[in-house]
Amino acid sequence: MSTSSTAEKIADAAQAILVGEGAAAVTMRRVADMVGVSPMAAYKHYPSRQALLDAVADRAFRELAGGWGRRAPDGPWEARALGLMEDFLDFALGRPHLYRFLMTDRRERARRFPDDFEAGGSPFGMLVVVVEEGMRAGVVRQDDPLEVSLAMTSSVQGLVQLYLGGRIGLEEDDFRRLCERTARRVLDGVRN
Amino acid sequence: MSTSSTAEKIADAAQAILVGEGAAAVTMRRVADMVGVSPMAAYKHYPSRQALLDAVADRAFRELAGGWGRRAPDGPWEARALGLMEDFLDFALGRPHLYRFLMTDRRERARRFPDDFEAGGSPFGMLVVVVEEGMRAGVVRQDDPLEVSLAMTSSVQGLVQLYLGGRIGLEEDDFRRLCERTARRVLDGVRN
DNA sequence: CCTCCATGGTTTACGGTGTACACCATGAGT
DNA sequence: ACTCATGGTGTACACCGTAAACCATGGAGG
Repeated sequence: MSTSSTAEKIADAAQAILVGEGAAAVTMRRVADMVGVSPMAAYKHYPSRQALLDAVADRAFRELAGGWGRRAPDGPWEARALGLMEDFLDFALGRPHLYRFLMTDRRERARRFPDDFEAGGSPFGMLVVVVEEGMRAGVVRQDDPLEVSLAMTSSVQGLVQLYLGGRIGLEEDDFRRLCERTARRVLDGVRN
Repeated sequence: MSTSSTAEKIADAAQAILVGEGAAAVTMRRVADMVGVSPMAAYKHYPSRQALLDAVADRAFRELAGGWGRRAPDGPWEARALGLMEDFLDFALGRPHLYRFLMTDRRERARRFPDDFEAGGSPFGMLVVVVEEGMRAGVVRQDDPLEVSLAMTSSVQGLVQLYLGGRIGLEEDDFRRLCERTARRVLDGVRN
């Protein structure tokens, strides 16, 4: 079974620390200790700490890619959109350190909005598909599907940022309900 | 003029580094150098680096407090709300390092959503007032003013998070317009 | 079979970081 | 005059990323 290379073990260890305590806690010495190897050994596989963290980010993104959309693979438009939001919240609230690392740390070579965001694999890409279907079905106003999806996701991302930053004094369940209410307001608008 | 205490000079230096290069670049030795004092001198005024950063955060929040709402102090409801958004974007895009430090880093003793957010001084508090007026005037649907304001601000915060994370490939002007379009979608809803 | 050398490990060392600790100058209060 | 809080100093330690030099080993080429 465990025919994993040292490089993989190092990435595993780094990811474990990252998930548990955040990127700042990932030190080369500590990772090496966990693998049972000297600190410099990691540099035979990754040229720098940053490169190791980048590799962990790539891996984590790939691992995540398959998990979106489980909750509501089909059904009415709104349920699917809200299901994607729930999936997103599962990730953000279940692995907050990983979420911050992947989503809020500045990262070169990240996917950029107008061009790289149509592809699947991300909850955003799946939401775009749902929104386009909603437009075809006449449930959603005719508009730019990418920007409409962005309006829906960015508000949840903003809420998550506030929540993880300790600025929303709610239990997780209450926070999830706040997210749903907010998503519905975005759907229905605020104006009279 | 410069009858400022050493403690203030230290906070000034720390804030200058932070605004220019981000919190990670704020080292005690560098701050001390800028003030012309030995590294350990700072510890006579702040028990730790973190305490110094906290003091800088407090100061920066206070300095910011007076600046909101200049752009559109009165006028129609929508113009005032969008003016507050522009003020917010001026800050976020003009001082990105400070913005990240103040808004996205986890900070104990930060203001929390349901209770501490009604007070003025923050753009959020001012938006709540505008929203309440809009409700009284019948322009905004009757709803929880705090949560409505949150729906409007969180989407912009999410967009800023994406933009500062390098995930939106737009020039600043185009990004500002995207924020305005998104804000209008939140106002008007997305559903048909 | 002997040689060579890439692969992946080691130890040591350097410069940078936060900060604990012991020390000291100075000025105000008794 | 004595005391002592205040705010400064230099030294030292533990930890960090990583450069550099060295070394075991196993497979390829002669």
